[in-house]
Amino acid sequence: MWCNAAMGRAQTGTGARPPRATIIDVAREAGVSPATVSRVLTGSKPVSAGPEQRVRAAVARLGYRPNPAAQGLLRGTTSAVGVVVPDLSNPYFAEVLKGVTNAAQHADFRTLVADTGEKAATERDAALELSRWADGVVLCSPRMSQWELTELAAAVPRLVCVNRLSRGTSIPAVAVDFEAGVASICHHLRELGHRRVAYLRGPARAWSERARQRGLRAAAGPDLEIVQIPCGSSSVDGHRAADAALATRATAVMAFSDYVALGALARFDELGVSVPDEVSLTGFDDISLSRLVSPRLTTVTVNKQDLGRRAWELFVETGADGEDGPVVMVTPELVVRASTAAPADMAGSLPKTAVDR
Amino acid sequence: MWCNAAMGRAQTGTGARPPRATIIDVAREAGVSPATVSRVLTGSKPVSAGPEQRVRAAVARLGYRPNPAAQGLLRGTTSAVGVVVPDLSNPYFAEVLKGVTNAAQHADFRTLVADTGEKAATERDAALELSRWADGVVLCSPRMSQWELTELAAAVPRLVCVNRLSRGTSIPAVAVDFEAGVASICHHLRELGHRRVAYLRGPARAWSERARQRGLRAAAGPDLEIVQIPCGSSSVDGHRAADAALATRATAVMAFSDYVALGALARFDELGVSVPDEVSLTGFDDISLSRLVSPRLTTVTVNKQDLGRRAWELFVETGADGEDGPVVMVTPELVVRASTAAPADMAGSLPKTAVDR
DNA sequence: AGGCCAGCGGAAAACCTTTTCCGAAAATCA
DNA sequence: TGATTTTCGGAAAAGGTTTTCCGCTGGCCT
Repeated sequence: MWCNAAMGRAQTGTGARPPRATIIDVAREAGVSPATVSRVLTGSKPVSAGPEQRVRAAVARLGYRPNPAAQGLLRGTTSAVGVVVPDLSNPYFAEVLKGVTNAAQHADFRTLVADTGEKAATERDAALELSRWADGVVLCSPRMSQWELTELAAAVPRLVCVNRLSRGTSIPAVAVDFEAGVASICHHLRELGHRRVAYLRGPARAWSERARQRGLRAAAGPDLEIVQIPCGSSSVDGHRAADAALATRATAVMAFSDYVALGALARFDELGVSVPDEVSLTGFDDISLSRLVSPRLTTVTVNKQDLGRRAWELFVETGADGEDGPVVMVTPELVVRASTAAPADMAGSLPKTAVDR
Repeated sequence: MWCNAAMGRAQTGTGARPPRATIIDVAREAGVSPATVSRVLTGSKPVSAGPEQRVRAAVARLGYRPNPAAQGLLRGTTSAVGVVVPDLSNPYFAEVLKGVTNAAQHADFRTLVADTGEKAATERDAALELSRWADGVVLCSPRMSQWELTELAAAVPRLVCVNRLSRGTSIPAVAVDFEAGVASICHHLRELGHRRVAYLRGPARAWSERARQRGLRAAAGPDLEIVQIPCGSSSVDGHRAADAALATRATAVMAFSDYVALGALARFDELGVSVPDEVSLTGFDDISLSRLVSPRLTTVTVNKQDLGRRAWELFVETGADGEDGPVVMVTPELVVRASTAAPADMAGSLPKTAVDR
């Protein structure tokens, strides 16, 4: 009766691939029952030295590794976390993914990844599909509507958002405090003496853009005028919108992200516009190359891997308390580098140290 | 149609943990046997209209989705591919991952990812672990020894390498033809009139570095001298090695990668060394930012997503023929931008600006 | 020294789906 | 109309592991 499995193996073994050893093979090899093998490997119950030794030897000899599908079937859990990102080409998301992956690896979890190609329509399906194979999903900067997100949260066992807060619903989330980041940039520019700043807008529907807008509204005032320039989130967008920004005669350009800023910087270079002598420029995110370009970019720094790590922590917590919706805010830090300076026309009509508030 | 999901939610939303519906629940709901449900969903055998309709209705009503673990257990296959990368922070690998993911997604495969943190020692374990949960593994630029790699290939059902060829063994691989890339850069520099080029070396043990060395050896000759500078693969390494490169009094600096080149470029900028007026500079890979810096970087371009896509194709083929070891070589293309020019001392014998540290 | 308890290990059920085998019903042909 | 083929659907096994339940053995206490 035991021979069935063995014969099956021998039979298929004729080809190239030796079929994987099962727990039954190990049990037979060690002269114990499958239950004992399981106990040795999982440590669920103590096993005396003799059998344990034989089991371990047999496992090593056969190169046995438990079948995850069978384990998953029984445990009802997969030891995997899904990560949905809009675009893996974007180092920002790659970093967040790395943060999640490293934390997960540490907890013996696998990471499943899906790239939605920036298409909001596929986010739902990707998350749903991943949730079948994982214990939960981390959703990076989801572009989907609030309503869709709420609905998704009900369908996915454990959903954690990154850089997307949803008021009202109880979706755990970790997000950069874009509002504070924008505020600190505004403060910096105003201190330098800038009074008119062109802002290169990100995608209008993005939550992070809306958060930035809140920061801008708070910072704007009689001594700081913000001129909005439709732009986008890529360096190409920044390159394209640079001319429009210059046309506003603003003394500083504040970009949606470092990527956008670098695109604008390239355009300024083409136009022979000197940064920061003729115009100041700021980014957001502090991607690794922002300190390599010249002039080195003034920006706001946020540890993206940390963002991912915290998302993982939220993921783990969520499993425990079930229905809570904790929100972790990460405050970014202003990094002043060489791309910002006092405006060239400081000598003119405006007070050079008009820093109030 | 959308309402079905909504109703499912309403139903499950009441408690804390709604147990997922099984095929048996669906069968009962539809008044058929589980076998029929399976047949409707997989299409393995025709089912007449009446039961089919009822099954589909029941599936929608219950929000049923088959348990992948059970399917995997039975089929012996996971519909997943593992990708092991040295560092997700490196956009190069992120792009390759994206290529694999997109291709896999297209074939209804999931992607599992592991980051080894550039540590060769963990590559083996990561690949082995991933292979338990996936049907095979794509190994990106593995740093492990040849011997380890061969051993790993025996343990992992379907192993595909990216940017790592192993003579002798039959591991399918897709790789950039670094040799040809380096040759085209050398050719370009020689044509401009450069006779002495400093090469910022990558990691000595890296296969891609050894391939580059072959290209350098082939290109070197009486009219082109190559001076080797130990460096590394990061922008920080490039920044650090830039001074040594200048000290060689070479008229051109050829960097291991764009990253390294950008680091060197930043250092040149700090030193007030003008590129390409005083020294030419080249990269490798054509990362997205190389066209944004000033001067725009002359480099060699390779479609990294395509690399990933081809790795996927190899992965699929490998499943079919079993023991073949096809190798796909991707020839990169020289992109001449603004960071290379004829050497300044074309007229005289020695550089007029003898920059020594 | 005998009885009781603890500890160890085996048998079997359960997890959920797919697929094979088989019976029944319907359709087709003679 | 009766026999044969085709079609359709159900019962059950298989896939590998974990875990519960239970029996057995050995040690310890009285």
